Amino acid sequence: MSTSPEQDRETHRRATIADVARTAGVSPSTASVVFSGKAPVADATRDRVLAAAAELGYAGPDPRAASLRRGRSGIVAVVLEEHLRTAFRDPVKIAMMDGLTDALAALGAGVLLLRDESEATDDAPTIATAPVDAVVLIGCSGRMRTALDVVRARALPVVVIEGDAGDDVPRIELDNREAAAQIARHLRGLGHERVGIVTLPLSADRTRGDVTAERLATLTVEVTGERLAGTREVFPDARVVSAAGSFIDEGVIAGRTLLADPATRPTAVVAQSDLLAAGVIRAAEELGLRVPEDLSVAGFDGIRVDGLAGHVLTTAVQPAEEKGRAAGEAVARMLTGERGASIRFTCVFREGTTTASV
Amino acid sequence: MSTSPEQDRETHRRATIADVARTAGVSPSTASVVFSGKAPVADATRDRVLAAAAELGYAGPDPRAASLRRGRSGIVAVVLEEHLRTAFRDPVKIAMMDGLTDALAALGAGVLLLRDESEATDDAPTIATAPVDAVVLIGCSGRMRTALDVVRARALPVVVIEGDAGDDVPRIELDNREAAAQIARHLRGLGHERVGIVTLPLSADRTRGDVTAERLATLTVEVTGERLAGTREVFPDARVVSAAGSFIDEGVIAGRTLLADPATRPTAVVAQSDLLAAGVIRAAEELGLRVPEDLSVAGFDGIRVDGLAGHVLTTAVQPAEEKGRAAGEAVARMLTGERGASIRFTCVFREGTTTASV
DNA sequence: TTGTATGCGTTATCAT
DNA sequence: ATGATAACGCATACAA
Repeated sequence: MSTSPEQDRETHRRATIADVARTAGVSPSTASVVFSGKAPVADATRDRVLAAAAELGYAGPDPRAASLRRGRSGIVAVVLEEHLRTAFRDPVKIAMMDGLTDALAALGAGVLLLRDESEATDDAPTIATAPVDAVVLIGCSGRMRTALDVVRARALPVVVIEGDAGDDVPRIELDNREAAAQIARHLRGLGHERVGIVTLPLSADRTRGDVTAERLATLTVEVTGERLAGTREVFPDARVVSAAGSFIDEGVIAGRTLLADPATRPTAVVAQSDLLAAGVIRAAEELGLRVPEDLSVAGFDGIRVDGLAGHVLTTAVQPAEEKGRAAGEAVARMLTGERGASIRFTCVFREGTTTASV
Repeated sequence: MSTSPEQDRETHRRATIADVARTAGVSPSTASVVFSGKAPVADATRDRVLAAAAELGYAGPDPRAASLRRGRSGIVAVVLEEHLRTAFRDPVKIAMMDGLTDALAALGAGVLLLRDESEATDDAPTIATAPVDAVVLIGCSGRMRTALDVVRARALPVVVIEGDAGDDVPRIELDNREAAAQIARHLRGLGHERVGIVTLPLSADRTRGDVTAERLATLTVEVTGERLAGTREVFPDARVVSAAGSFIDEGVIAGRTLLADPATRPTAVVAQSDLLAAGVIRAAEELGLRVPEDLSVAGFDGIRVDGLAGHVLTTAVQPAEEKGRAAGEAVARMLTGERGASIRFTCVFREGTTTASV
């Protein structure tokens, strides 16, 4: 064992905690404890160990080895069903991610971003090959079979936000239908009768335009369906136009469609997201309509829309960050062995300046 | 035998590849190869192994153990210096992340999202404790000392995007100064002489408002400084106002400041980001100014601004996604032992409809 | 408070 | 094409 410091520095083999312990003249377990802090260590001993570590250029325990030993990697996978650029253009998702990362950070875990791969590349990282302790599925619209299968097979704790993965998977839910109905009732209370609806995508294909009965049959996105059902409780015959995503520009397109014909023009538009609502407002302004005098517009989400200064959107404020946080906490609980439970959040109606009586 | 809760729940410990091998009547190495595909295996043998795996509910090699053995976790850390909600409201960063995740996916690696923690919590996941193979620092403005120190100590490959981490760290750069100067020359070519500048934050404190000489001395964000220098090559005496971030609403605020006084009102405003430019346009419209007839506005980035329909921003289009991709590829190279090299990208000037002659 | 001994579950040799 | 063996680097139960 004549490994001089010189050799250690020259050879490419990195120092291990055993080397440090040897150099410090203590046992490996003592050295381990110095770094993990999981047991008291005499100051003098600690100093010797730390000095040895510094001397050897030892930067602390190898996380890979520690993971194996502990059976935990400290990493939670977040599976998105979309491309990043799509997912992260949605302020609601970002807020959720924020809450989630916060909650997980408190837990000592990091977030591994994953996409529900289409098996295209064999070498892409998947839940199957990633050292994760748990999985959070976001916007899981039934298409995430691969992800779910793997998760099941590996018996990983899993939580679903904004989606349905079967009854045995705990989910973070929202009272989408009730909140949508509340908005609709607000509008009816203001005297509106001819109302237009702008929906989020109905299904993965994200078709734009009028929603016929046939198209409605293809609806697979639960959020869209629930919010639509809520609005229709009040306005069953409203004209429905779907957007290709939750973006202002999509709202503009849908808004133009709804507002094009002055004869059939609605007096109020309910959009399924604030961004869509912002777009509808812009479309209205393009046409010279004033909001809310000529057209009432309501959204959904309660996010701060960058660039909508001047208006306060009437909307259902959802606790997006809380949802993420709840997911993180659910994961934390499951990690300690408890059973995961679904949680249902409630939106808060906010009357803004974009709706008024007819 | 004491009946601990854990034993009660776990009837059997999870099957390992050794169990599978035994059940299948092959050696562990053969079983391993069946799953890794790293060597030819007779069909019959493979089938036996797979059958055994299915029988035992074995879902494939434990990634933690595989990481240790291979010395690779397949995870690359991306360190942001901001809160997610802040970082991901910037379309440029999202595009970068997209390119990065793409490049890393091709490499078989996933992205672990990390924030440059303020050491607040001891159990927060840091680069020090996360099993990562490499690190990408985004928007590293000198504040990331902790991250860098750890990275150095652990000898992890590292790349910096939009920031400076010292000469020994490869970086992905942009010709910010030249591109800004080009925009400025474009405006001067159009006859503009009184020009206003809206900058990104000067430093971490994100103060808004007029930039005095003193405040300029506090500038630490390199991107801001470079772009400002470029503009000032052409308009050394321009009034400069800083924004608190790259958001439309911030642009509105800065725009109001610059445009408030009709007597000193500039004929053109150069914003250091497209979002800021969009805000300036909105501020101008608020004041009844037409763009570009009454005011020319130029941005920077070349992103698609959601909600700016109708205008095409004059801007410097930067290859954001390419930057991310390049970072991913640089990491890939370093992972194979090559030395990382800095890469400099070039912006492309785009003349839009928001600038016109005086 | 410190040391001893064991395995966590794999996979890379190398031999057969 | 398959098998035996030896690490990979660490953290813990338990003993001292």
